[in-house]
Amino acid sequence: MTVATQLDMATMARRYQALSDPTRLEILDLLSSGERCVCELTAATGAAQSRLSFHLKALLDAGLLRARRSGRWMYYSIDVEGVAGGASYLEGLSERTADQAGKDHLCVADGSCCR
Amino acid sequence: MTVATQLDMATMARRYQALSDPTRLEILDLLSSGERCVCELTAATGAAQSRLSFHLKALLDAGLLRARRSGRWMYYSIDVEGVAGGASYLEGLSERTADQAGKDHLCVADGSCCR
DNA sequence: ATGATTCATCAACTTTTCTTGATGTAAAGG
DNA sequence: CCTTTACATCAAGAAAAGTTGATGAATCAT
Repeated sequence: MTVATQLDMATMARRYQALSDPTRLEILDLLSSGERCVCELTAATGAAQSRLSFHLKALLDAGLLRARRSGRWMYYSIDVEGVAGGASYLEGLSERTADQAGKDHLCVADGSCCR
Repeated sequence: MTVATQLDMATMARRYQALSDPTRLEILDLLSSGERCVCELTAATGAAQSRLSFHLKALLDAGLLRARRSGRWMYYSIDVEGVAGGASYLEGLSERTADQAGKDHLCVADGSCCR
């Protein structure tokens, strides 16, 4: 595996880490219909403000959200490229796997293994 | 949000949690070319055996892997449906978001907010 | 039977992540 | 100015996840 691939994996792992929480998936779901300010998200999710801020930062740092300030309000919206990137990584994995289907493997034909 | 959606989010969050580790992404990458036994994965990743077992279980429990025993060996392979499910969730999110592009939002037109 | 191989599981520990409540900060209004 | 509003950040504690080394269980060879 190349260094570039390893970097990719670290990056992608961080992206999926950001997606690994129901509250954050709920935030993304709310934002899929358009950008919202934090106070709207607070009202919609029922989460405490500092908690919401924490999760928004996690999504932002992972490249899944964009933030825009307007006066007192911060508007968050989905970074479509970030989300689509997370999708296509898994799609690629799934397709490469499907291409191998049926080609079953034996560890070593003679029964020995891994040495 | 419906109860069913909440369940989906918890399930998907667990799935992305399983994907949130570089070692596990490396395992999936190795398995994308076909099933492998644990000892092969140990050799390929350089990870300690108990550590690898831990990560394989995480992927298995999340529905991203399949396991098959043959004699002394456990063969792991990618559960294509699981991986594809993770991809399509994000794809759907990305598409719904893109459909909303350009429809910018103001918290409340008169300047008040969230009450 | 005995021993070796392959892998899972466990206990103890470390590290990371999450939550909560408090404080800080910038913008807007009076 | 002073206050309020909207949000970020911080510190402390709780919870979850990851690592390591040891032990256990199943399979196979001799």
